[in-house]
Amino acid sequence: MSNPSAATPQPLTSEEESLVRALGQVMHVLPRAIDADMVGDRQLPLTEYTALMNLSETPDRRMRMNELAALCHLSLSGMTRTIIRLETQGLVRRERCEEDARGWNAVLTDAGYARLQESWPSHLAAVRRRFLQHFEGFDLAQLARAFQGAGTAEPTD
Amino acid sequence: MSNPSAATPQPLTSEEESLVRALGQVMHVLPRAIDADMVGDRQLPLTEYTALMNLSETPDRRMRMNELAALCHLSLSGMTRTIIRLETQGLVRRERCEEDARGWNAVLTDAGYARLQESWPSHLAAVRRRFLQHFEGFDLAQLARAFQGAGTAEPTD
DNA sequence: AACCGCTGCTTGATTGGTCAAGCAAATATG
DNA sequence: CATATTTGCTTGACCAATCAAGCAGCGGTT
Repeated sequence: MSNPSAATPQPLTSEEESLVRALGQVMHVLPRAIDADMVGDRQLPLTEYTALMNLSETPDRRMRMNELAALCHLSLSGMTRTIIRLETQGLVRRERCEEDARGWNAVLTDAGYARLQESWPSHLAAVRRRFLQHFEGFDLAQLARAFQGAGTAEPTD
Repeated sequence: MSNPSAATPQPLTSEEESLVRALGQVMHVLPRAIDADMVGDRQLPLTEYTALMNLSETPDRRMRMNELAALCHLSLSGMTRTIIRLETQGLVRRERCEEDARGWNAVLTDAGYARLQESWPSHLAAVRRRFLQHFEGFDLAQLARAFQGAGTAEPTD
């Protein structure tokens, strides 16, 4: 990368090529498709769903903005805005953090929990149909590891 | 999906779960990472790169907006805006379509072609390092087919 | 105990995309 | 052949994300 003058690198094989193209397509299409399924079905966009989901998996249904943002793969400001949206719907409430007065906790309300319960069948179905279904013959654990690597890879040069 | 009252569907296995989580991460992280690599190196965001790429693969380096949008997985208006950006950089020119006076062709200029030549090593390296590298043991053709399915799946219910 | 830099979060400006409405050319219809 | 409908693309309004700047509270230094 830092040596773009390396004139003509080895091009992709045709298999690599079609994999890359297919991935490009999936990255564009899948989130919108799942989103559409969910919005159509239960009025909960994927980002908001993910936030609620992560909150619900915590013992006391609350989390610092920081941590939640990381789990949702969102910038901190993006998270702030998502939580505001959820707050105005009454699905989440914000409470100052006890041990650090700068911090906030996003807290899942009962309404939020109920909403999540309502939504997750939709989400589950969408994920299965749009994604998992297509990987039936595969070693899922191996696949998951590969994806994790791709997601976390740091520049190696 | 259309029966959300189907109370408690079968939850995901833990393998499915981690695959889905990993995918979520990849979908967020990968495009930005590749984009960052390219912008850092050669100032060409991924969307614009993809447009130039598709134009270059055409015999006379031109294409209707319609078709180009589909290949770039972009809405028609999104495509219009991308082409405008490229046009102001002189990398693409627009010409009225001969056989249909409503239509436009996006035409890759020589500058555009040169720019693409400059950029593709970056792009190639980014794709390899961020993605392909992590799927070394896999049957790439099979994987590509699965992804294509996921990208094109229509609601089945 | 007064300061200084760091941290946690929000806010403002910008970006890159979407959908819906608009316009002009093409095509189908009475 | 006049008019209605459809098509191809652009434009306007909007939206959700980003980054950069701001602000308040924390903690270490002296």
